[in-house]
Amino acid sequence: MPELPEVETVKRHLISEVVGKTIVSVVYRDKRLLKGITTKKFSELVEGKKIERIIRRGKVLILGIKESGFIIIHLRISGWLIVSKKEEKFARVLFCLDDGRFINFCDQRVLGELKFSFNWQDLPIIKKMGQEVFDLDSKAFIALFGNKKSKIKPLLMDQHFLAGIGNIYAQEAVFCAGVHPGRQSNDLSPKELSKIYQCLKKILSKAIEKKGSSVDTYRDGEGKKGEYAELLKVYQRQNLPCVKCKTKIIKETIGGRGTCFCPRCQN
DNA sequence: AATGGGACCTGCGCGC
DNA sequence: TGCGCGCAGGTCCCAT
Repeated sequence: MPELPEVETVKRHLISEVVGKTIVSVVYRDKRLLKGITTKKFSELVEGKKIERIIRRGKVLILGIKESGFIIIHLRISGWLIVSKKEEKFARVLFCLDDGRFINFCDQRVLGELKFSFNWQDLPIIKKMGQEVFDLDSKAFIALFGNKKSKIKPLLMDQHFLAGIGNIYAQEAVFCAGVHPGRQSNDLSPKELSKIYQCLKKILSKAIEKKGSSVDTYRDGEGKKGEYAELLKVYQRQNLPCVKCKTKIIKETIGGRGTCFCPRCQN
C-alpha cells in the first residue's frame, strides 16, 4: 500500500492517538513480521514502556519508546496500522495499550517488517535512503535527477535515490508533468524536471490532505479509506479515457512494475 | 551504472 | 459453483 502520504497519515493518527500511552503487552499472531529479534526479547524491550514520539522517514515509521529504544515498522505492500478496541482482520501483531485499545499491525501478505533498534538512524535502510521530497528545493531536485541515466519513473521510486515515492505517486507525477515514464532522467530538460518536482509536491501534499489513496486494502489509522483514490488520474486506469485528452490510457511494464500512462499527453 | 528476474507472502478477482 | 491463474501499493539480492 503505503507510500509517503499513507505512512504520513498513519503517523499523524498515531501522534494524536497513542503518544503518551503505555504498551501493556504485545500479542504475536504471526511471528514472521518480526525481523532480527525474538518475540521474547522484543516484549522485554517494549512492554510496560511509554510511546514517546512518532517519526516518519521515507516509508518507514519509527515509534520512540521511553527509556528503551525504537520500534521500527515498515508496511511494505499490504501492511497498515489501525488503532481500535478490537482485533482487526489480518492483524499479525497487536500492541495492547493502557487505555484498552490496540495498535493493530495488519498485513494481508505478511511482507511487512517489525524491528527494534536502539539507534534508528544507524539502520541500513535509513542510512541508504535518499532525501525526503519535501527537503529538496527545485534546484536540488534538478541537480539530483539531471545526471542519472535511469528511466525517470523507476528512478522516482528508488528509495536510495529519493525517499517516499512508490508506484502510484510516481505514475501520477509523470502524468501530471506530461513526461513519458520511460524517458531517461538525464535527457529531461530542467523545465521538465522542474515540472515533475512541482507535480510531485502538489500531488503528495494533496494526498496527505486526503489521508492517502485507498486502492485495495489500505486504510488510515482509524481503519477508514483515504480519499485520494478518486483523484488518481492514471493509476489503474488502463483502457479508460485520459482525463485530459480522452485518449485511451495504456499499461506497460516499466522498470519491472505496471505503469499506466497517456500515450498522447506524455512525451 | 542500469536493468531484469526471482524471492518473500497471501488473497482477491477474473475467466473458463 | 469451483478452480487455476495473474496480479497487487515494496525491497532486497543476484546476474548480466
